[in-house]
Amino acid sequence: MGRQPCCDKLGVKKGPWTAEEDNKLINFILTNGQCCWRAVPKLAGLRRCGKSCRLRWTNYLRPDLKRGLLSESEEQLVIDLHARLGNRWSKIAARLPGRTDNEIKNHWNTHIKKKLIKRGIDPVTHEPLQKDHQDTETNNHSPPVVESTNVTGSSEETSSSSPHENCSTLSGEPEISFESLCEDEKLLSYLLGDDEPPLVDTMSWELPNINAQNINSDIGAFASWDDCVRWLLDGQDFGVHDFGFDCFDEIEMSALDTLETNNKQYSSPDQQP
DNA sequence: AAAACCCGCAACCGCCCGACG
DNA sequence: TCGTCGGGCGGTTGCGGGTTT
Repeated sequence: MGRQPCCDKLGVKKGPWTAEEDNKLINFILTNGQCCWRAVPKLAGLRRCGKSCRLRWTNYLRPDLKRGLLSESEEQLVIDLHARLGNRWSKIAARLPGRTDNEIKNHWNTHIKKKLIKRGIDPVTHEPLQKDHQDTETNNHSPPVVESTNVTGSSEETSSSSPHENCSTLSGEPEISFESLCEDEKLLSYLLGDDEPPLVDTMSWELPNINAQNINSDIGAFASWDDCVRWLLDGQDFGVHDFGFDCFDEIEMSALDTLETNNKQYSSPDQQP
């Protein structure tokens, strides 16, 4: 007995989403929250697979998403996390508020991989390329010529020689310093754990629950859900941060606060993950 | 100006895993 | 304990836009 398809293939639309479909999906999620994705297409009046709806929402329509290229610091964080976690994009994405696994995966494949290769680093193992040359009896203990990543095996040695020091601060954005996150060994193990709560409470995107003051006042100004949805769709075009709304930064900050809080929790031995 | 090529990203596919009856 | 189901994940594809020839 074969596996049941995730949705009825007949009559299911594929390909790029139209603005109208986005509209319907946003409308539905904002009204009902995220529930059973399989039921979403029917309830929302979409001829789409439930999976497709979930992907569209999580990768594109979610209001807390950052748009645009990853900053230097984000990129560095991705590299470091990849060195530790491998291709576990969702885990990596969980450390970068506002970024999706798909986005990070794409960025990795199209940008970071090339950068690392250019720097002489194997993007898979994070060890120096041309290892054969360096891996001789005489110099295999010498530090690898790595300018940007931690080399596997010495991952705990995030000391002053950490490549994170190379993180650019030119962007002027608040830095998400991986080093700072890894100062505490317990936190590090927590970071590598699989059971931590998500950094961002997805249901907080439901407009009625959004607690950022400035967005509340804006939402309150909408005459109808249609206006609200239109605002959201416009936001997708430009990136919500382009509007100068800081509420999503607040979400990010609260995520980092969560990290710190949990760090303190886990400093108690019996609460380690 | 047009064709060929390249690149980036959105979306799809299929597998895996946990929850639940 | 087993089977089913839904959600999630990672790999891959295909399209559209940009660049080069």
